[in-house]
Amino acid sequence: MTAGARTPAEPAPAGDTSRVPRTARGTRTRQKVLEAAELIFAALGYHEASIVKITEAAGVAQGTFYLYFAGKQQVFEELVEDLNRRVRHAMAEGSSKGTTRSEKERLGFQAFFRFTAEHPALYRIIRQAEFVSPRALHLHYERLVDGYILGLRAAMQTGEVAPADPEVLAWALMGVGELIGMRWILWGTSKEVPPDVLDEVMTFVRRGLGA
Amino acid sequence: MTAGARTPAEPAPAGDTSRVPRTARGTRTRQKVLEAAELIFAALGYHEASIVKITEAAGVAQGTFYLYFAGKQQVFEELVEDLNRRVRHAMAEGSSKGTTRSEKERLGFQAFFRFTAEHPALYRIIRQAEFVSPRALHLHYERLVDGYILGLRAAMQTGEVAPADPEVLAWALMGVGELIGMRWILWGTSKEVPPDVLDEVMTFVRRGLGA
Amino acid sequence: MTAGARTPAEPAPAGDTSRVPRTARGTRTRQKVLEAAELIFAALGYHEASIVKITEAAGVAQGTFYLYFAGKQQVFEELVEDLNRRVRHAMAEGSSKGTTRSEKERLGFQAFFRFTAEHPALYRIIRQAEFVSPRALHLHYERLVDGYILGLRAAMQTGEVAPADPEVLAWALMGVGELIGMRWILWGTSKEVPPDVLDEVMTFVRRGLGA
Amino acid sequence: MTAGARTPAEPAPAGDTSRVPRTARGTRTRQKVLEAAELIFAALGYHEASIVKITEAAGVAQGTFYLYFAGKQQVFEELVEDLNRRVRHAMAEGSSKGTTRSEKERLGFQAFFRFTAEHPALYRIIRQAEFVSPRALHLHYERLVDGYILGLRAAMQTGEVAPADPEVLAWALMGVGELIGMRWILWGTSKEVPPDVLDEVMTFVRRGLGA
DNA sequence: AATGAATGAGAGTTCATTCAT
DNA sequence: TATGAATGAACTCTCATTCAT
Repeated sequence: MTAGARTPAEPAPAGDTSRVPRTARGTRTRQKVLEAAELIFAALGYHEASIVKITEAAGVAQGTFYLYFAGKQQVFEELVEDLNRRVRHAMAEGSSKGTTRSEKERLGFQAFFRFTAEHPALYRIIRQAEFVSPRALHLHYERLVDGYILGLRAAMQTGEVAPADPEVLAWALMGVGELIGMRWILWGTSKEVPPDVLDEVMTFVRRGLGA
Repeated sequence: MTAGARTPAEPAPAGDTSRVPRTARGTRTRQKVLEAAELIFAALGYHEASIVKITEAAGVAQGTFYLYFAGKQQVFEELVEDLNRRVRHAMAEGSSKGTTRSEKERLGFQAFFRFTAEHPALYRIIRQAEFVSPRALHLHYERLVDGYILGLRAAMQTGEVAPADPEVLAWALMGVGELIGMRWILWGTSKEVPPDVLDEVMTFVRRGLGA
Repeated sequence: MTAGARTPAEPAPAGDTSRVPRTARGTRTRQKVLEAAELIFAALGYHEASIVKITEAAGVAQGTFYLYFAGKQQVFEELVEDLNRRVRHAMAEGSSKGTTRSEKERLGFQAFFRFTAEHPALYRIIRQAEFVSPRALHLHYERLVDGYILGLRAAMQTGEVAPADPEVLAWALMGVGELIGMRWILWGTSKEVPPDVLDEVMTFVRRGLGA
Repeated sequence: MTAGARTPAEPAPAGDTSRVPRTARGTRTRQKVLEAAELIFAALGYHEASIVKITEAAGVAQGTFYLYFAGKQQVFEELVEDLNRRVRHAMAEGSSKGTTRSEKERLGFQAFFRFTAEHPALYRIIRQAEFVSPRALHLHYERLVDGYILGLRAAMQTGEVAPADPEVLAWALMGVGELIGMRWILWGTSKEVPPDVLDEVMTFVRRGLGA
């Protein structure tokens, strides 16, 4: 799980769908609303969340919302992109600290699980996305996959990973991470995947990749 | 992916939450509504689906819905259980046709993918479930896991699979199936996971299990 | 409060609006439904009561209801008439045990209060009637008034009551009974109007009638 | 019937149950809805009345209703309180114009009947209240009683009324007013209690109080 | 920039009543 | 006689969005 987030080339918060504030005061207001939206979506899910609740939490009037966002779906999409950037960043940073392939792998997974534990709410947002904005969901997964592929391809060249279609492997690894995280972080009581579980997972993955 | 569905001892669709028809006509009507619900939920997701749409699709009046179901959430839950029973059945049947462990594995995965292709409702409904009825979602995954565990434990005793915690492996395999299915069945254009992709997946899994 | 219920000339349960059973079995069924209706209306009020609830309580199918009653309102009206007959009977019987005018008066009131205490539910039905079937309510009050008038006219001829318009007095007395009963029986904790309160009421009434 | 409405110390329409408009426009709208509700409730009774009918009568959209009221029952309760305040005010003002006790009595009754004629809503809404909001009904009667008691106690001290339990008398008087008003105003054709009927009533009451 | 009043379509649900069996 | 499936209009209430101020 060595996702490298090459942050530079990423498009900014989609400047043509959300309106851009023109004053410092406006910027502050927009930010307040965005933060409130993250809180509310995480707590209630997309459909239970409502503009009234978001604006109430942000301490602004209902109309103000539409000054900076085109609509409910649009804030949601902005939030998904935001989250995506943050996981990828966390994972890249994690795995970069390892020296061997196998270490990188484990650290990448660990970073992903830690992020999940610290932002369980955001995990929820991602899963909702499938029905709210398929486009945003696709982007999210594809960006993650791109990271994996890069890492895998490199490892194949050094012989650390047996030659195979890196895209297939990427999706498989992501699946492992998603369900293990769901079972041991979201449904579990602890804030971490227990070390022995992580060991088992890593053994499976390492063998699978043909180390 | 050798999910054994121990069908006999399973509780029926929960008789005290949905009303049971007392005539053949009633039974037919209830079934029509349930099928329409699967269609609509799959096409639109839980929140976009509405009782009007479901009953229209079923060709009955709105009130008829409430003759057999306590409400929207309740049909949903029944549907989750229903689909769960059916995937497990399909997978058990699929893998039972193989002779070697590795064959069984492949046939089980294939059955799962085929079911996904024929019932896209499975994915959409299951993932939605997290926010609609967490209980139903847990049940779904846990029942699948139980099936995997049984198969894995047996294979470990015969030495076809290296000794490991079968629960961890079960979740990992399920994750692989879920995301590969999502990528190549739901998002793909074909009705099947391309054979070479399936080959790659099986190689990864077989190695991972330490055959 | 000397209401004389001259029962003979009263119309039977309105033979043309409700259907008459033709077999003994039918008669029993009709009775079961009627009793269930009294219970349910009393417990829930007219609007909260529903045909399903009534027929469930009666242990029959929904359709059976319409075999014997033209509709919801019609059972209700039959119930009001029934109740009316019973209060008047109770009051007539009560006051008939007194010898002096003043005694009859007190016993009549007492009988009314006792009836209210024993059938608080039925009191509720009467008050509902205003909005459900004004006709039934009118009948109820007018029949009560007729009883009072008869008693008052007789008492005026013997000089026990000062000459006055008996109709006006009848309505005034009925008003006194209604609100005193509401305050001390329905809202009170005891099952009787406390004796000293009754004393005060009787003093007021006796003076008012100019004994 | 000398109800003294101690208007100053009364709590406002309960600010935490209905939302308060923040602009003049809002205040006007809220008032329009409230007035329409009075009309509709009076004409149809609580259960036949519907939000659609009320908002149509008020000339606003359905959603607007929920901007200022928490729901159907809540407007109803506000209306009961409102009417209560107004009758008490009318009665207090009426009786205050008399000089002798007996005059005050008559003017108080007259004011009550006049109010009834002008606001038939009073009766219909109040009687309905028993099943919709017992609390509101209790409050209504108790506040009226308090007014009567004050007047009676004063009259007992000056010897204009014979000593007796003022609470009992208060309820008796209220009963007289309620049923006389029902018979001659609501059910009658004229807009007033005929003078001779009023005479008879006043004679009864005056004697009863032992003037 | 910010407000909050106003909209109205649409949601889920109930229920008196009819009718084929 | 009795059943219970089926209807569909009506209900209360929510909410994303618009717009005058």
